Amino acid sequence: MTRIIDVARRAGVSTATVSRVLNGKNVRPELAAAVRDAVGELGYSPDRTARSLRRRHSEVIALVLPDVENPFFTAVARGVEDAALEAGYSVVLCNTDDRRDKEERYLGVADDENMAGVILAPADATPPIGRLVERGRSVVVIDRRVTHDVDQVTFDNRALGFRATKALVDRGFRRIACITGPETTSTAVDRAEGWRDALHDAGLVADDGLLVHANFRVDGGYEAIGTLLGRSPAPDAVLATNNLAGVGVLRALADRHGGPAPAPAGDDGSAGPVLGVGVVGDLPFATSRTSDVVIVPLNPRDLGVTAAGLLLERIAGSDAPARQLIQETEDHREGVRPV
Amino acid sequence: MTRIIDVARRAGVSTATVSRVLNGKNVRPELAAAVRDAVGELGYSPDRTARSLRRRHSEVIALVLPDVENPFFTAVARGVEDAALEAGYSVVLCNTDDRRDKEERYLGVADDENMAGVILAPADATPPIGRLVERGRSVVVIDRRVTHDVDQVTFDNRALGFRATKALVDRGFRRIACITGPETTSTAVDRAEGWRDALHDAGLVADDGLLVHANFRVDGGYEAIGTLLGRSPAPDAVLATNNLAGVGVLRALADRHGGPAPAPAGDDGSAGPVLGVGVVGDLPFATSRTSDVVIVPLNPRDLGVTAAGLLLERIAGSDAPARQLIQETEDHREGVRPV
DNA sequence: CTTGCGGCTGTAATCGATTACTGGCATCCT
DNA sequence: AGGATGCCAGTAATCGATTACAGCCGCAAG
Repeated sequence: MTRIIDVARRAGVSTATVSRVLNGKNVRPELAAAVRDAVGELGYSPDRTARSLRRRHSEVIALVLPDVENPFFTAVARGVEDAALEAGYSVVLCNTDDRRDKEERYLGVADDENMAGVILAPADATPPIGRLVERGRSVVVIDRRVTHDVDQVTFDNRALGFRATKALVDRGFRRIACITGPETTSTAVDRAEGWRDALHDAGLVADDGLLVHANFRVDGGYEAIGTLLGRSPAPDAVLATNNLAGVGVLRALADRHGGPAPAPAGDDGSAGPVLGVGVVGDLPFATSRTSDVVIVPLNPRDLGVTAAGLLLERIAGSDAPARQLIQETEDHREGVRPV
Repeated sequence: MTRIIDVARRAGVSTATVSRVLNGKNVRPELAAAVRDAVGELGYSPDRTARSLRRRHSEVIALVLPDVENPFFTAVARGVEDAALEAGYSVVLCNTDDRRDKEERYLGVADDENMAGVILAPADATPPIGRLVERGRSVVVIDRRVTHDVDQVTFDNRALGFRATKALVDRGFRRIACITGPETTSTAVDRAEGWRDALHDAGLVADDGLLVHANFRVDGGYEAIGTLLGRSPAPDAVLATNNLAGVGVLRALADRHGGPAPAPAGDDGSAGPVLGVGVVGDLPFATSRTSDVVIVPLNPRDLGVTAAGLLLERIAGSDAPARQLIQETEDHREGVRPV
């Protein structure tokens, strides 16, 4: 492997000069040219491990996610990646399965590897980031709120639940159920709160029997439908508060009756009850028509860009007080299909 | 930050002894205990950058993928991750968008960061891994064949195309089209070859007009349907040779006529032509019934585990000749739904 | 008693790049 | 002219862990 000293010798200068050329400091032009020639001839590229050791941090940022198989998070990743690459940083993804032990492990790796910073979508409200923060590493939390005093970027989850529910009300649905995530995640709770508020606003009942805490995965939505259809009186619509639960709902309805209902009134010609469906978040890879579904779209990519922006500021040395940003979203849409 | 020398002082030993304890060499038990106590009290964890600099490689492996938004590849990532974690390695994901420049960049990062090894799903048959290989870094290529003499794990793509096509033939379809990926990717070409062979075997024509080279994304499948329905005579079924193209096909059919056809004969009661559908690969997050679709499932997670196994052997020092493995898959299934 | 050997431990070199510090040289001011 | 100032380049210290090497001790054999 060629080292900096090889380049230095070939260019007839010292290692310090080579380093300076490579890092854009002031060096006499002819020496700089000689160095660049030598670099080119030898195909030299600096060893980042050594550089990181000396600089105290690398040019890699860690993106720690609960589930890289959820398209929501992969879209976040794209946003982070695009913003980071532009600034000369590389992004590595780590997958926690919403498990604290894996989360802790990857945060530890990020620290021990001296990564420049971490963007974390936490498993719960108190992720183990204390050590990182104390050591002055840059951390940005996304998607779910935490109790730590660090930069955070989330959606206005109450508003998301509210808007989705209101759109269902506007379509004429009256008895609207809600399938949300575990009570430990702020997104699940906040979106359900929006659902409740929207019903109250419309003078409808937010029957506790119509609120189901499932998981935020496909099977959660799929199974919750069974529970809800057992209620009496049964709901005429259902809100799924995340994308995967929405997939589960739609799949369950497709299996039972062919799909969701566009509007409540008389067109109940098909066999058995058919539900109106609302979803917070985009449906990934839908294989059915989605024009009957109320979708409140999110823009996870933008969330990623925003978070990366905050993180890069921190890495550059900003010590402003911790910021809590709300990522703006579009209003809901109905029947728009993202091919 | 606590360093190894802090631990050494606290335990009353030298740094060498601390290092030896931490790396499992022989040390007098009472000293070892003292070191471990000191480590615990100080909350010491070794700086991996420094370790990597000395050891010449880190305990991180890079998984370089064309598209982390494709569930096929995220499933691969899970497999790699599980296998690697068990062996004490961490995995970082890199996303290339099938672009050579991003691929080259991330491979460069992996090298410069002295990562232990790389698992690569290449953008084309000649990825820029020459430098890595020369330097003796461990590399395993997955999913698509390359010309380099390195370990490779792929599926038997011809067989996959063959089996899917045969299943459609068995259902009674006779004029089966094929939507495959770009001619530059071996998977697209090989699966199409399987389609052709299966038709010949069945005494059917593999009309070139029925073979469409699209991209391997949703829009590719979606748009290809339009092309195919313009052919005359029109096909009565279509094979999508990857998961996302399959999604595009199903979505297009849902938009046009409500979905795929279970079998060709008389039940053409719906409006207009309805196609039988076969897909190589699982349908991610399907929101429709999939019982009418012939699916030849893949096991990307296993592919990841296999690749990680090969890589870990290499990292451990194996210098066996390059291996080319075929990842086994289950046979096709029809109408099974993975919730 | 001496020599030899094996098992531990400590000292210091090492990995490769960055950068504080020092000194040489030229320019500029009084 | 003499001194101050600034710019650049080179030398060597530095980041933190690993490990080659050397030294020490104890035991066994001669």
